[in-house]
Amino acid sequence: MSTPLNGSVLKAFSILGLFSKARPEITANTVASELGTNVATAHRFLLTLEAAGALVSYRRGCFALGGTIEELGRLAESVNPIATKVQPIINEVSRDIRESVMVCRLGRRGPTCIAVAVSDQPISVKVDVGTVLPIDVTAHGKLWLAHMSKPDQSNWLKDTTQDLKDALTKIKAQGFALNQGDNEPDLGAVAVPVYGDDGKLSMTISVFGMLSRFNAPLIERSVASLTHAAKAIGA
Amino acid sequence: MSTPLNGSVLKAFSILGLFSKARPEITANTVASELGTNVATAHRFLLTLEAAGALVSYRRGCFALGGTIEELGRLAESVNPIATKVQPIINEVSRDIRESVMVCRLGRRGPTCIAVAVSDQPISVKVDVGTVLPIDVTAHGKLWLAHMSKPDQSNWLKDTTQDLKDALTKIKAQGFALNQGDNEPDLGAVAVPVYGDDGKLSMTISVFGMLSRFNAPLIERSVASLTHAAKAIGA
DNA sequence: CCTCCCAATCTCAATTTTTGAGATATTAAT
DNA sequence: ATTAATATCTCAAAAATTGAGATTGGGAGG
Repeated sequence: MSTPLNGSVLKAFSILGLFSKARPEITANTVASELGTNVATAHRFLLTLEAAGALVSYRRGCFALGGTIEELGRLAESVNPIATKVQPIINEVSRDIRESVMVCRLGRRGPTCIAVAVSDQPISVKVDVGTVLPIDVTAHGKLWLAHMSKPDQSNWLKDTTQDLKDALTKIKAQGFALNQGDNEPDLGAVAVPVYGDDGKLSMTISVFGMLSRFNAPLIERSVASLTHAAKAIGA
Repeated sequence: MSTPLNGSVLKAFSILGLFSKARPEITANTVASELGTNVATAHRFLLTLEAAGALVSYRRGCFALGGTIEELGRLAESVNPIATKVQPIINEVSRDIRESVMVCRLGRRGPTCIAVAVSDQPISVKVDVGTVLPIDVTAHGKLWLAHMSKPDQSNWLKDTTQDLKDALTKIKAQGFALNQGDNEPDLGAVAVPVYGDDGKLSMTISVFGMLSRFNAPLIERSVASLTHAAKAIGA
């Protein structure tokens, strides 16, 4: 898209992004040093977010996330019933396979993660809900591409090599896609389609984790478990 | 505060405020008609919020709340453990008294609601988390004022009548404050203090509802139940 | 209790961004 | 294939925002 965005709004969300469990409160100085803005500007943004209800201040100069964010967060969860429905299903797959599992939908900017079950292993890979994945080098992305018409594929891809076309044909035939270090060098994933009532691809679901663990047995077990989960989600 | 706020950020949150259970998706036309802005401007704000992760679009021109809002919402809840701790306690008071209950902290703009238990009666009064209450005519506000030094009271009040001073002295002595239609004509409330480890007032908790129900027996039962809850919260 | 220092907050001229009318593009229905 | 409605983009005009410096407030130390 070419529409110039609104810089102020982007800054405001950058400020909200500074909050974490380790940092439940921020000050204008926090914003200025972390985001490189002027202290006066930072202060003005904090007051604006407070006026909007996004932040609240109980101590002079200190700001915490406010009621508006909590309410919007609850609303976001409640009007997105899909995530609520799939969460227990992907939790089960994650326990079964002992790797992380995620579900994506195709947003305007690419496959977008809508639900995650992070593996309970001491060391595993995680991804944030809301993350937009590259469409050409991820298992999710390749599944979406495999289910598109050629014109739609061209809209998403700058140039489509013969290798990629062949790969997409194979993915459509075998019913799953692999990512073997294509996106991040040490990351592996296997994704399967979730079809809607209309027979169209509505979501994709994957097991993902460190590439070294994605041997043939894990891939086989993952495809089976994911396919079972996909049927449960699509019901 | 006199700092001019940032209009763009306020508009962005006004747009986010258009979402509801009844309206899980909005378009540029929705924004334009509800907020009276130009369609092009509305469209630009939606794209900006999408770029920030606050919105997500699965259909052309339609936007839903996105992952950033869910994450911020979860974060807001998790770093505000106070609300999590008090929620079961005030739920119990609400069941006991059969009226709505809320807890407030003193923010910069006045007593700010941080947790609510809405009565399960078919008809009752509710208030939103994040709401800022007037400090001079609410039970919560009067409790806060009663626990302040005189200079602090002057900071909050334009002018302090002798009646109000007398009322605050009485409130401090009796340990609870009443609102009998002072804020909204038909609204009654009774609030008690919650003291922190340092012996200072840290929160206030109230039963509130329709004024017609706030007779002497209800007030007495409420004070008892609230005082019990206040001790549990302050522990 | 007073003083000092640091952080918070405010101001307003200079600077930059934002706006919105109109044009262009896309999608869906006929 | 055409048409209509909606979405999206452009850029000159309009308006808002920025940030250096001033002012205010709170906390710590004496």
